[in-house]
Amino acid sequence: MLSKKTRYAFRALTHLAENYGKGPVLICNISEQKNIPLKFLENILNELKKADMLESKKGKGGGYYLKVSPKKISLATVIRVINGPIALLPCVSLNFYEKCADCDEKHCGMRKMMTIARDATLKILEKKTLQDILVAGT
Amino acid sequence: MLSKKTRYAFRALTHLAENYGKGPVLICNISEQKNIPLKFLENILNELKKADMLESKKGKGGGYYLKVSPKKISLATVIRVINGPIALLPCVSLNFYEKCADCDEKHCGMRKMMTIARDATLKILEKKTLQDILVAGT
DNA sequence: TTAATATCCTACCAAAATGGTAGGGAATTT
DNA sequence: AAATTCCCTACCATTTTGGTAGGATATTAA
Repeated sequence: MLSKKTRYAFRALTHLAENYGKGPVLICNISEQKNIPLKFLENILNELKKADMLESKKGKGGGYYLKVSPKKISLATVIRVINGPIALLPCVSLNFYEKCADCDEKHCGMRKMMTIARDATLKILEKKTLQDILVAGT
Repeated sequence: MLSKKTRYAFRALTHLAENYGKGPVLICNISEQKNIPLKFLENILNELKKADMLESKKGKGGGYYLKVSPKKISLATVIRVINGPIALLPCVSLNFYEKCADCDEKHCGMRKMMTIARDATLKILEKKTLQDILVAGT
């Protein structure tokens, strides 16, 4: 399950996607319109910025905006930044890999199944983008 | 990510799958051989029993055993019983559905994307079984 | 150069989930 | 009746989640 924080992130990002190319959007505007606690949103947006998805400007006329087109931000990327691994086991994760304590990876049936599941999930999450969320929501 | 508890459940179940048709297996045997804390395992197996996956026998010669063939227990079933929902959002879950607080489901782009992702994941997890774990592990 | 405007940073906090442990009760077999 | 084995309830420490508070820093405009 995605955390509430991740859902907030997606809501904020779709808002920014709607305003792509129209200049910075204030945190407090996103907070109000999307009903996300202001201070919590602050640090979500900051994390997304550090992950190179967003750009920000301080002072009057400032705010946040997408660094690249909504078409280029995949759901998988967002999930990884805010939620963490997509795979069901650490030993199957591409971005958050951790070795299993007590299984031989070459001969672990569980691992093989979870790899197949991961690939199926990723095929969708890597392909679908913020743009797809917008389009599907009309 | 699957919880540690869920991973324990799978380890225990594959052990029982290996012994399918050979009579009951003691909790403490599974605990030792698969390196799972005894008391914790007790309550995992009990939950699996309540979910109709296992059968148990008390007294000497007792223990736990699979109620049906390993071929008939899908990974999705196990995950749902011990780990919870497979979908990434409650509003997209087939078995743990909960309505979204503040989105119109008919026109929610996020929901549509997460439905597609869920279907892709489930296609694998519903099809693969304990038997597949055994076979893949050889 | 000062005031206003915004983001950024650090630290804290309560509630829930996770990963157990303890101890005895109930059923079954010998 | 004693041994064996699962079953049940209750507790507990640690980690994660979902925030809040308060001020520091950068930018702009007067």
